[in-house]
Amino acid sequence: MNQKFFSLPAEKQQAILNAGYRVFSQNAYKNSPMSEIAMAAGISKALLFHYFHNKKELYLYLWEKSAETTIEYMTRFGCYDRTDLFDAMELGTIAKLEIMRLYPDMSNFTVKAFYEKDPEVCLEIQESYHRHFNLKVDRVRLSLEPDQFIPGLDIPMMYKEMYWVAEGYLWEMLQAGDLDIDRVEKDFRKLMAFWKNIYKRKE
Amino acid sequence: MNQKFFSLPAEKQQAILNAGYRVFSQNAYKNSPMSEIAMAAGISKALLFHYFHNKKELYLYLWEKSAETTIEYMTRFGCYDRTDLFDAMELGTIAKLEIMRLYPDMSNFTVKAFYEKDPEVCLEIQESYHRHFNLKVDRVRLSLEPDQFIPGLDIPMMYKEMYWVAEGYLWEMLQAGDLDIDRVEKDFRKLMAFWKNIYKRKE
DNA sequence: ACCTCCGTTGACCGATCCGGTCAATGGCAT
DNA sequence: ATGCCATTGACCGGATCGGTCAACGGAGGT
Repeated sequence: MNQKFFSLPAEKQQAILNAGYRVFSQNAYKNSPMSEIAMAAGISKALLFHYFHNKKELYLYLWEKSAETTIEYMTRFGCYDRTDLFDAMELGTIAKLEIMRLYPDMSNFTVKAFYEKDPEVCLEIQESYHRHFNLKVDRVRLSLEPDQFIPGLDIPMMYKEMYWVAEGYLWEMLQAGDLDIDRVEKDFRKLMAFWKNIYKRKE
Repeated sequence: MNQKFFSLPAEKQQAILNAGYRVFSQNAYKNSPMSEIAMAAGISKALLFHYFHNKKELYLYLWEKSAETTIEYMTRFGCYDRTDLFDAMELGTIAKLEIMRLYPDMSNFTVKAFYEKDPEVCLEIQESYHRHFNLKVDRVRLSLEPDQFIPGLDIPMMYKEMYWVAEGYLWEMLQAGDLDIDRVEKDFRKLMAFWKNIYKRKE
């Protein structure tokens, strides 16, 4: 890719990336027109091709960038060095919200790219995935000792359940197009209080 | 549309519908090629155009069919005449699973079509939506009296949470492409037991 | 005033693919 | 042998694809 892309004003870079995330997340790779990305970014197609020499290069850059961005925000918000489950979940959600604010379609793109079957890109995606995410999983070190929760609780099930709630909720919000950050944050605070009240052992 | 479509063997009809749901759920309307749908259905493009005279007609038919199908299965499984929340949720999930088995991409299609912005179809979609779903909401009559749950429970929050779990979980399963029905059903039985154990008042 | 530089673009390329059509094929019942 | 009809490959004109390029225009130096 053309290094001049990086000397663009940050907001213009972001506009281009977001446009890419949006179009690629809403269409299969081969049905995602570069012209549509350019238009969504507010630049000409020629200029888009000036920064990214071809479609595949843009796509794979977006993929790499999404992995980096996610890990960067998770780290910055301290998600990886918490041991308390609720703290980690809360920080993770806040981090994810910040990501969604800046790159609203990145999450959908990541999932879709992961399952993309087009032979032009799928191999590279899979390789890159294993490169990035194996490390990431190792970093998480949560304390899941039973005595902090109500007796007899199925802890893995609770964990999964909380994860699914977050996914399902955020997904619903994302579908709506432009999301109301304040409302999401309020919903999640309520949800967190709700969880603590339900799951945590009363002293 | 051509009435001959209905005299096809049921499985062939379903194959065509599923192909449509799949392609339209994975691409925006205007980036969804009819040729791709035909290929996914295992028929020629010409035959697809023989049954549906044009792309828009197929798209709107799929939309109508998805609404009808959902309501039909929900009704058949008795979701609308239950008053107990957990019963309704369990039946709803089983119904949804059956739907997902037969029309694996329909749910995604429904959501995507609802937010479709293409002027060629979006107006008709919105009109049809209001026609169908206003009625549907009226049918649900759940008993949410507090004394059946643990004291002090935030009932609307519990309801939302259960809904989000179902959405998030089913979404994750759908993303994987071909879904393992047995695993899903087992997961959901565990989840249901988990919920009852957590939320229901102990006698 | 002139020149250079360069971010940016409209116009353009050939190839492909689009939605949609149609004559022809081939299997089946008569 | 004939008629019927589901099904198709080949085809249509036009749109769109990924990608290129000459040229425009504003900023900065002289």
